[in-house]
Amino acid sequence: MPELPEVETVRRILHKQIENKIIVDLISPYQAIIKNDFLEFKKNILNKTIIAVDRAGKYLIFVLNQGFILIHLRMEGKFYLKPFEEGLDKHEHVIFYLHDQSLRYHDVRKFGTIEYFETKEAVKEYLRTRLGPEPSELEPNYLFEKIKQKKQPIKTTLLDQSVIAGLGNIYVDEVLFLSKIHPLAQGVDLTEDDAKRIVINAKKVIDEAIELGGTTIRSYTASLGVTGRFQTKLKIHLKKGEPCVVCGTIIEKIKVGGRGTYVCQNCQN
DNA sequence: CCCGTGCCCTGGCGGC
DNA sequence: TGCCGCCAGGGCACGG
Repeated sequence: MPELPEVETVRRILHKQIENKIIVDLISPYQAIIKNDFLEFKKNILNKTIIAVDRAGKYLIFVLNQGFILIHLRMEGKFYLKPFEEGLDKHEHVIFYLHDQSLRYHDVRKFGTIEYFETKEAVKEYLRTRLGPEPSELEPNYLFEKIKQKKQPIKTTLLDQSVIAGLGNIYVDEVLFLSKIHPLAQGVDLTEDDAKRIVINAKKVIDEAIELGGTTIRSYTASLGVTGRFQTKLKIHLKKGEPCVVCGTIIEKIKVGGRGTYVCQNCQN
């Protein structure tokens, strides 16, 4: 699933590919992806120029010369650039025609969302309640306060986008492993030093993953033929039955808040 | 207000 | 080989 590093990778590629292109037409064989009324959406983006592709947490933002398109890829959303006239793939649900080529939103599970916002203020207000600081902006004191006040496992808190924006199931497992904290540990039992290590490791993991173009695993490959390489750096996620790289204990898979979670019961204790 | 649960959706996989 | 049922999960609505 795309988390911050994957979305950032997609953003960088898309920005280069579609900056300054004009949306000349739009079709959508599966309109539920678009959260606005379809005809309204189409009217609002037609003949607009894509000035930039930005990112906030796991959201992509197409900045138009007037207006904004907010996109969430959820589990399996991807973009592909294809020739204008190429036939539609079964899972291509929204197609932006850009004069000389087409930008296609592809999503097997149809979980993704695309929504138009008229103003920067409207986008800001939408994101304000949903997104906390990104790992790069994260401060140990802030995180410690948040962790303490939550009566839930630490993993659940770290997955909460309003606490930290950008971490998902893969990177939270990695961060907790590096921080030597059990995913089921309750916030109230964690110390300031625990929060400090989480902050340091979140920055480290996210930075390194961005550098490597994200993580390519079964459920998610980046768009436009790009293959991330961070999966070779994973130390715990998907490693059930393998020995821990630190202590050799066999890694277990458990459930935390309904999410598949990988843990070294020795190191993370 | 806070937390837990179910829902959205489809392909892949295990079991028989 | 084919079919069935279950699992994966980010974010949101809803209920206790």
